[in-house]
Amino acid sequence: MPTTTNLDILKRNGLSVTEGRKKILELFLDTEGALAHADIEKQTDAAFDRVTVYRTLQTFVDKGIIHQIPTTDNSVLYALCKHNCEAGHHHDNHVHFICNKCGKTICLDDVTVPEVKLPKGFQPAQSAMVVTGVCSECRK
Amino acid sequence: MPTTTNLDILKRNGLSVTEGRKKILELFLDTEGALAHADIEKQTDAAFDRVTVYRTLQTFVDKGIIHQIPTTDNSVLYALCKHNCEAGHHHDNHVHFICNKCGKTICLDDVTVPEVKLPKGFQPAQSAMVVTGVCSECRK
DNA sequence: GTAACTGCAAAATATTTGCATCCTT
DNA sequence: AAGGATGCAAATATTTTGCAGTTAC
Repeated sequence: MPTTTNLDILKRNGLSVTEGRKKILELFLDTEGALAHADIEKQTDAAFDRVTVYRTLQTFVDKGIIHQIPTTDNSVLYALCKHNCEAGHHHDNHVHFICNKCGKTICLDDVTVPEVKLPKGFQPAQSAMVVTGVCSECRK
Repeated sequence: MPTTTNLDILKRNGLSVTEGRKKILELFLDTEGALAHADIEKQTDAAFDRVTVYRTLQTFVDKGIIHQIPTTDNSVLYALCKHNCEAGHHHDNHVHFICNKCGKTICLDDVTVPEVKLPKGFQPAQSAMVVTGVCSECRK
């Protein structure tokens, strides 16, 4: 299948194509793991205003291009949505893995979050799962 | 079994018993759901310095008295560890539920996080799971 | 009495908002 | 040309650190 480019993604979502959006999206496409706001600033050499990065990330989340990954510290991690997510109705139902050694967060796209039986009365809408441990790279 | 009091918990963990620690721990014991730093400030009428609250929460986490709950926004939620957690070696392996209506985060202590099969090479240490939806109270 | 805890001040960080300008379509 | 995106300045909010005074044991 043809490779999806950052341009494709922007156009498909009806977003104007700008330098910042292209670069940031490219970063996500080139990164296996997840990215934090700070990572993006660093890896783009602060070529874009801090505020622009915030707004770009928010736009991408709204459009369902990227999703936020739950963390226990007060950070926000973002990763590409690989499986046809739509704006509003989001399916990031894969497991996230955070490596204690290299610190990377990896989307395990092929591992789906299992269903759990909830107590009476609870109606689930979405599930997220984060596993910490040692990733395959760091175990070598 | 006898009720565990905030005093018991503090003593058992070798912490000095102070007003702040007693009050904050009491809050957790009285709350079904999870609490954020801001909640604690509000519900104690800012009787304690903001900094003290930060430090108290950190201490409790270090001792394994409370645990942090993963969230996708940049907030940190804390909840009591009900099942004998120990400092360092932590078991908060139950599912957390965040209600979209009332906003409460509830620890489903009886729902354990299921095991998942990870790709080759990944070694898990700990898992967390968060389910969003509508809680039993709000559905009534 | 001593070690530990707290409050205050201040620094460091992170996030949001308004507005004028520039770029994409 | 028009609407949207960006950068800058500044307002807010959040978290951390140092230190002196106070409290628990």
